[in-house]
Amino acid sequence: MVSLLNMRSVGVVPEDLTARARIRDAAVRRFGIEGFGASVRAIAAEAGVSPGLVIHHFGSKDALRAVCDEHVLRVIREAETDAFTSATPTDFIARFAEIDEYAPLVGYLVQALLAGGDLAATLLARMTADAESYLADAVAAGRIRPSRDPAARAAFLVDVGIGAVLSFVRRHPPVDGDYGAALRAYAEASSLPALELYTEGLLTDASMLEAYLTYRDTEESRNQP
Amino acid sequence: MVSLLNMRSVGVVPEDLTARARIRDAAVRRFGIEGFGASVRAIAAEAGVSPGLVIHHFGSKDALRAVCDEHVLRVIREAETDAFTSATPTDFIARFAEIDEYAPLVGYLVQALLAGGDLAATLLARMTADAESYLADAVAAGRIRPSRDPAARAAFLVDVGIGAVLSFVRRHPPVDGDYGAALRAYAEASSLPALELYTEGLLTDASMLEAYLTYRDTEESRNQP
DNA sequence: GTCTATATAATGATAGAC
DNA sequence: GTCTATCATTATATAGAC
Repeated sequence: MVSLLNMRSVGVVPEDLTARARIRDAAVRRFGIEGFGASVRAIAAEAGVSPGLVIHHFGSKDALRAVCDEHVLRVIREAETDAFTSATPTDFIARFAEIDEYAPLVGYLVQALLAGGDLAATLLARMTADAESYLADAVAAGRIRPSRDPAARAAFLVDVGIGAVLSFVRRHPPVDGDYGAALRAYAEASSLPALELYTEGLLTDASMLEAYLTYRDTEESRNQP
Repeated sequence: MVSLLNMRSVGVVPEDLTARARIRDAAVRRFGIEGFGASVRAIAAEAGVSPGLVIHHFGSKDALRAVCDEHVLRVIREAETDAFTSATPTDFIARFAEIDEYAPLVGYLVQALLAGGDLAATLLARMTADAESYLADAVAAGRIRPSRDPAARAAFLVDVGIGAVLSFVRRHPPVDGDYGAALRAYAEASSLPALELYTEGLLTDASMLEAYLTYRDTEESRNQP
């Protein structure tokens, strides 16, 4: 996590950052709170500069968004080895929220996933690849049950882990964009049912699974006679 | 499902509907495809009327949105008894997509959940209440395992079921707003991993669950000494 | 580098003719 | 009921002074 702390310039007061960096950080915050409809004016106000200067430095609002995307993605990349080797995708995001300093980043990620676009697709694709690798290791170590289709399971578990957070914030919208508090609330509410589900499953018998497997096999043999 | 068919005016060609109804249906489609940033002009064009007429009939874009919300919610209410008594929350949405006619409605729901607001909160709250009731019945019937916290589990399973769909459409954005195809793809991709998870769980032992229960109990006794 | 002032484009909403 | 034409607002982006 050391690299993450450096990325966030911990110990450096905002006044010491270049205006460009202050604008970028302000944009990450506003985008994270309001979504990408946040105006250049609002970002400029938060950074303490004029709207014109924002465009002067980044060319356009879209270019500023792209810079924010890259910035967030770079921060995540530097931290991901730590996060993924010992956690599920949900914990991956929740871990950021444990440190309130990173709450703006979490807000930005949530907004990016809600809004769609390149960053959302990139994030999901990378999380899925990492999850597949992590799950394979855990299966080999005997901690996770094997799956009949490991790639499909990795994608599904990422969708479930990320999607549950998205749905939760729709149910309990963060106050003043405080994603730290929101995700602590999520962890509090979902830990027990998640662990129950992951440990014990939900259904009392395997009839539905068996029915599906039979159905799938007959479909397959029909397509390849 | 008969009432649903009536609501959608099946067998009635668009030209037979009043302009007000055509505008509302066009708005549901455009909102479902583009999100709620869809312009009044785009909605008017899709309905084959002038922008002014849209405002004339509904007063404002927000009022039109509210009418769409009510319309969608009413259609769902008429169908929900059918859908919830025999399906998980995910199936509830997927079932709509089985009939391409209802794809615009699914698109609208997805956009509403992504955008947040009253309809999203209302939908989630009602799905949760219904899921809790459904789960209780299934537990009583011996089909679903009991939970240590049934209310928390119902909320979590709704978040998981809905959220997985939201995340999936971010990964595979619908082409031309075809949510029918998108959700068939979702069902195809997630059926096996979902059934594995619900039938067998994910973890090979109960140590994480037990650790959490111990932690939770000590927290409780500390707060109530 | 930074600001003020302004151009330009799009949008929601209004007014009045038909 | 429906349209055309227009207004008012807001947003991004530009131009030029300091």
